[in-house]
Amino acid sequence: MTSDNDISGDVAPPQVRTLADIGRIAGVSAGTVSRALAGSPLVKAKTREQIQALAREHDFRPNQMASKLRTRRTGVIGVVIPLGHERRQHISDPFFMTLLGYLADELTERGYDLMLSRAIPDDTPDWLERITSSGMVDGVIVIGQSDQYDKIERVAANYPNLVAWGTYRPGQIHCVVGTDNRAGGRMAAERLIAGGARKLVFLGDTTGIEIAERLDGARDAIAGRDATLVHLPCHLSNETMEGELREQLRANAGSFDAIVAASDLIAMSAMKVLHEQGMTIPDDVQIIGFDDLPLAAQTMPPLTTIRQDIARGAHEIVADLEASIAGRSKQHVVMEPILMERQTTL
Amino acid sequence: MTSDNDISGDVAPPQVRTLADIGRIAGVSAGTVSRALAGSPLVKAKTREQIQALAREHDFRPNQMASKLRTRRTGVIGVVIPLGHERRQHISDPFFMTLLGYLADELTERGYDLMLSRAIPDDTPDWLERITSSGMVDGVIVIGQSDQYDKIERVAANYPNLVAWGTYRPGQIHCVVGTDNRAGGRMAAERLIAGGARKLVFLGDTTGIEIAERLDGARDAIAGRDATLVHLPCHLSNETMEGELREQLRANAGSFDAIVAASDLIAMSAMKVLHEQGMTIPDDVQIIGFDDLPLAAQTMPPLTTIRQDIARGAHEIVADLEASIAGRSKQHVVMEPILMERQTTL
DNA sequence: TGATGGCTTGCAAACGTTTGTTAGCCCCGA
DNA sequence: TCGGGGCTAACAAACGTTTGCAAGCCATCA
Repeated sequence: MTSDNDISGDVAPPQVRTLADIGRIAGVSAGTVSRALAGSPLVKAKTREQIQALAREHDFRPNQMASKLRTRRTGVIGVVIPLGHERRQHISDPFFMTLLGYLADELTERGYDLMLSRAIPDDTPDWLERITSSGMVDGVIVIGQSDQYDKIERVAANYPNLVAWGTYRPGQIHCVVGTDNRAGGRMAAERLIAGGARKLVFLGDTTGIEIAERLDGARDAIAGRDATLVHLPCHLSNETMEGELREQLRANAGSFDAIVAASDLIAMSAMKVLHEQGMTIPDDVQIIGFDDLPLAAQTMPPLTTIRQDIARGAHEIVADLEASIAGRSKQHVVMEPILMERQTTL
Repeated sequence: MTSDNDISGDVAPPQVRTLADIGRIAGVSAGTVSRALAGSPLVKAKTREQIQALAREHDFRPNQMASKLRTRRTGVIGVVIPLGHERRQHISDPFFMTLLGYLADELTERGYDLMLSRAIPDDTPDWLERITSSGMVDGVIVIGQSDQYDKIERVAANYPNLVAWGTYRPGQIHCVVGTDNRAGGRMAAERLIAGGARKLVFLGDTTGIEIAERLDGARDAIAGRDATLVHLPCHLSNETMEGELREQLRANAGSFDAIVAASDLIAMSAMKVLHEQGMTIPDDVQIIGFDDLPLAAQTMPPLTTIRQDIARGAHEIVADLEASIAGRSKQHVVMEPILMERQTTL
């Protein structure tokens, strides 16, 4: 299973490692080399080109650490995913990954590097400060507030270059980009009721405030209508979710005719479990997801869901962050959720 | 849609920013503070604790840039995804993202930070050197060789701390961890033939060598048997894939009874398209995917696929890299693919 | 009493850039 | 002939740590 090709690691490193080395060869000072490589007009065009050619020839690139230290600008944005509740929630959660992908695109396009951290707040209370005040990043993006809302607030009070993905609460300090989760939850429940459902179930763990607001929204929709809503907690991590769901749905079989899922992933698992239990979707049970991940369109039947515009979210986050770094003001962005009608509703 | 809460960015930064600042308060030198915070036994226990308390109180953390420059160790691993062929392939490709997630877990557990880059080799020929010789990372992980095999070989010749995910070719220089793609392709085709299929189709673009080897494997399986294999190219990116597939499969309708898909994602799209076109899976057409992404088990019917052990792959990659950084020898890892029997085969 | 040695701590030299200031040089005009 | 100004390039001071070396202090021992 494992090849036995050992690979030796002995290679002579090239001799020219610093600006001074190049300078020595070219017969100029390190400072001049620095300017030449930066394309400064202060150095004569001819020597500039000579130096650049020399650097290319020796495959030389200035040490970024030294450069960053000197300029006090790193060109790096920290992206951190706090796994507050849901210790088991893997960083490879599809929603995070999708957002991360878009962020990577946005950031690289603007010349930033992206430093990814996974934080377990319960183990390391200073998970956020560790990133903001390490001198390693120009700004920080927090993906998901989880149960760390207060922590983020506190840090943001002293550290301006921070933008979070999540839910907006009036008066909050930290800049946030996200969807109106409450409106999304309401929209989902209303759609199910419009489809004839009366006994709704909400599937999801509400420790993270985003999810809690979706549940609140669903409750808003129920209020004053001839319908009921039961909340069945269920973890978000892939491994444990399906078993839990099977349990929950079996125990409550027959007592519900529609599901509001806190995420597309939960919706997909629920669909699978219901199918196993012999239910038809949407005839026996209607279901609506949340997120509109690319794979929501691929399920059978295709999943009706509440769409978050992740691509735009990533764009707004980076735009806000860049503004903040440049010293300009930034603003919260609360996006309206959109109902994607597919075939799991009547 | 957008709230108008402008957020001002004016905050007085704390006054204590350097070791020397702390030292001034504590009445010791910067050097001592450095040792104290590092927990060095060289400084008296009492002063050490005083200094640590002081640092905590002022919320001070040593500047990482300076530290890294001085120690010549960054604690950062670069992870780069070359999008060589497939310009349109988004970094949010589920396979990359899944591997990336596991890598993030492995790396953070071992105390490394992860710097993510997306590279478009066609635009920036020095995409890899830019990372290896920037002084910013202790090592580099390349996710997928794409069509950049030679480039990686060349760089690896001078830069030992590099590990790639991909295919192993006898005699290659750069350390690689991956699945035996050819065996996987063969396995898939053999399984389909065993299920009664005779007219196979391979779906996928073979510019990346990993995919090319899967196709070779499938051809191996055909050879000498009463079966045929047609290769239908199809891009890997989500947006364009489905349309292409619809086209391809319609044009060839009836002329095949089984599909070897180059990835689970392609398999899922194919299933959807076939369903639209009124085919039943697996009765009319059998299909086997590749990767065994978490969502392969969620399709309807659940997808038979060739499993790559991504979690183990991430583990091996990081282990190899760590060995290399420590100056120890590393070795290629070629994992055997595993056939995951589900319900898209007979 | 003086030397020895173990603890602590300070000193100062790196790490490799960037960049403000200074200095040489040459050409031009008065 | 001389002064001034425009180009170039060198000098040197940061950026904030880490760490080898030296030095001070105190106690112990001969």
